Amino acid sequence: MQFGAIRYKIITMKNYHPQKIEKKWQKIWEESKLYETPNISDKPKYYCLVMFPYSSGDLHIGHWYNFAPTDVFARFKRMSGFNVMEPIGFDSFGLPAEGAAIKRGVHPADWTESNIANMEKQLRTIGAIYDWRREIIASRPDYYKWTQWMFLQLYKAGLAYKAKVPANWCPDCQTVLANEQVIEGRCWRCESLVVQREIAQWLFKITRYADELLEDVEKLDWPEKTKIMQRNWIGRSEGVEIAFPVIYTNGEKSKEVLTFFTTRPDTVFGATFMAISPEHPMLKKLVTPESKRSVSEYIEKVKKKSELERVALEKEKTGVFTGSYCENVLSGAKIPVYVADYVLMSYGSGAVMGVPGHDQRDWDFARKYNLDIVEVIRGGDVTKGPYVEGGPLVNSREFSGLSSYEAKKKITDYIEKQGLGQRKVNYHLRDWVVSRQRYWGAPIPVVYCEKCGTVPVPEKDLPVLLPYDVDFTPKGRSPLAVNKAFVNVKCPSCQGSARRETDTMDTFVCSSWYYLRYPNSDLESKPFDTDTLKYWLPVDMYVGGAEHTVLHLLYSRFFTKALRDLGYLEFDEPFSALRHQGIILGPDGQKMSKSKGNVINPDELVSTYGADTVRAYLCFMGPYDQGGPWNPRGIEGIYRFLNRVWARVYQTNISVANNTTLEDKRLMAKTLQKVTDDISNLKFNTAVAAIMTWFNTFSSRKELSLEEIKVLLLLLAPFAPHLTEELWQSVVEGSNKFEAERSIHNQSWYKIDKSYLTEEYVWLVVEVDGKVRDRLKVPYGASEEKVKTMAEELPKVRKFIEGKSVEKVVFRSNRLINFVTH
RNA sequence: GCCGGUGUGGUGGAAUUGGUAGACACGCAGGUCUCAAAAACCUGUGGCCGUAAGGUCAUGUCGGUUCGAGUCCGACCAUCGGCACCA
Repeated sequence: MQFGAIRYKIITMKNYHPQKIEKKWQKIWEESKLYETPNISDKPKYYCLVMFPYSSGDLHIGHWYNFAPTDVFARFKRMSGFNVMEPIGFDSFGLPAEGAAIKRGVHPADWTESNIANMEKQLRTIGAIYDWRREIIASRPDYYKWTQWMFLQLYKAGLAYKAKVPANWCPDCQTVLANEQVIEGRCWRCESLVVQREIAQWLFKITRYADELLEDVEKLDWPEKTKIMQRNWIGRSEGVEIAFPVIYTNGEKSKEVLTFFTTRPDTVFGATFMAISPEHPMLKKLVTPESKRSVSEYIEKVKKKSELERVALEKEKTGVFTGSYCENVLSGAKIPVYVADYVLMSYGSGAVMGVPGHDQRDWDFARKYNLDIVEVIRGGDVTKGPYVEGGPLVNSREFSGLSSYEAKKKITDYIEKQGLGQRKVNYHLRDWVVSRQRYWGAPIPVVYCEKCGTVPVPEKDLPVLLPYDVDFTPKGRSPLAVNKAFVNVKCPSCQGSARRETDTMDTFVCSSWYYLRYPNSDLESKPFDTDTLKYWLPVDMYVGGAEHTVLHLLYSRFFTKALRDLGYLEFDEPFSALRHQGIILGPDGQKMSKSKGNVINPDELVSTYGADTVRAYLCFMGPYDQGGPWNPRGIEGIYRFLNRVWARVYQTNISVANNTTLEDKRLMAKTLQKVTDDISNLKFNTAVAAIMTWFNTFSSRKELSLEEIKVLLLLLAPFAPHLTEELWQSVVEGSNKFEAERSIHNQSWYKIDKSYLTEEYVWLVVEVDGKVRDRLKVPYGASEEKVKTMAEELPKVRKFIEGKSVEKVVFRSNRLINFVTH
């Protein structure tokens, strides 16, 4: 099936030409500066933000799904009396630009700029309330100047440092990657297997904020799932760091100790061996002459292994005896020290105690190398497998008999008192490797001088411009390194000869602070104005894909906290509320991709149905955070609906006399309430359904009141801004000349007359033995006694209670009455 | 392996948070209009029995709590997402 070639049925309706009116209104709105948001206003602010898109070339339906419903929400907030800022921009640095350049010979800068021009045009067709004066383009010097400035601030604060670390290297992209960018051992972009390499890299000390990043998750109005993922990623674990004395082969207890981290101090009496990482600094000392050969052979093997199959799924535990021992100071046992590659140097101290009785990995290892297995927690059979749960301690001297929980505390206290170790907290989170050996990114503003060492570029010399003439084909080091004019500079402090850092920054650095730039995107003297930020920040509603749960969102939180500590910001968290839109799949239920031919092109939809229909349909198709396969027919329902609205409003004589019944008014008030609640909660699908339901009740009525027309248009205005503006101007305003303050989008959300929300009568459910038998119309708030008398008379009820005795009557006011006969 | 989500008609999905299951749409069937078709409009549309009134079954499966369960509890099945040698 060729989904790309789907033909859309075109429903023609005499007068509704969405494309015509949409172009017209987009132009008028822009000329009248309708959506330009002031930085000073008496109204309360509302900062509604979407994740700025990458400048990939075309706006796909996923972008629309992010932007259109969010714009509905922003428009609703605007009509509800807020000064709403909903800005847009481009995250335009990054590898795909280089990829396109290599593949097609276009310069990344040119490719990016032409993509942006195209996407700007497409973005305008959405009919969103973007204030284009605020647009941000991350790859332009006026923006990346400030990205570099951010780097310098972090550097000054000791939060940016260069270090030789084992880094994730993507052989295809020819650059290092952050931990967060490695997914199942593969590059997040090209899915190549990532290898480990020791390279000097620039890092941001995000770990300094590990605790605060974890704690503040609680404050956030974010999806629970996202919060859990952030917590897991930070991965705090509490435990004890213990030092065991090393016993060399001559039998002497040395002064040296091997420190290790454990979260299970309750099992420490069961530690029968030690395992250290192959990269452990003490390894050389621990290896005895007899073991030297086997250990070095093992290390060689591990090195190869880590380069070739670091991610091999089932890794068997392997290791080699170093020849040395430790004393388990608690049990008194002399225990062998092994090198094992299942121990990671990057976590804890690179050493672990082996407790085979109560840890799966240790058990596997002990079985393989015939090491002692000692039971110290009762609950399983340690000869058959490890018992990893808690339980009463055994074989643990005076601690025997305690529960694991109790023992953890008592043993830790004992260890601390004896000076054997102390409580410690470890994190999964590592520092963020930000340097990239690529061209299309913000140059790291640092110079290396023979005399002065690492010298940050003075702020007045920013931006460090990315040179245009560069051979950007990847060679494993930054393309900038071969550009002599770029590399060779004078040292800013001693004027001697120096060379520039040639790595560029990870694109996630650009996106870690962009939300701070929108309030003053054209400020030339500084990245932001603190007073303006005080008004706008933090972001009130942030909407974007769930794929950024750990990357962008964590980095942004880190930046906010770091800038706060530097005195630039007064808030702790950048995004007060966050929601994720779902992912729209192709009609075949597969992820959309050009190669599968199941891509839905929003431009085609717009030219067939108009933007209003596409907007409203994206809202209507399902719960916003869910997504799912695209149904090509579904959109027609919305198109028909908008056509009916058009026909009904535009081609009907409206009675100005208020001849609607009380029932009509109640219905209207109920709808208003429902739509207001639903949009507030981003439940767009039920909001649209409620408008439809209400519309259906009067679509066949002869006359409509002006009030009804107004409410209908106002409710629909966020969803279908063009259509409603057209109808509002010609039917409600009846003026030929457009004035901004008379735009429907400058009207207030209709006030609900709460007095109409209380019902006069309600339909009550009548049950016998929990089964629905009939319904009963009773006055609102009717008493149990009254309802009971009425219900007992119902023939359908009598039929079922006849001959039985009613033992109990359950009554829920205005809800139901239930006769229980048994 | 660990953490989390989801499971409702032919389809997308509703369901006042424990109280009429299937709102609103799509699709389908029948009809109106038309020379005809499309569009539009109207009617019907969970299964089974019944001409009908009505009855009965039904929210992944099995059990439980309750007057009453899509909603709460337990077990299982299916499926999707995240993390994964973190000591």
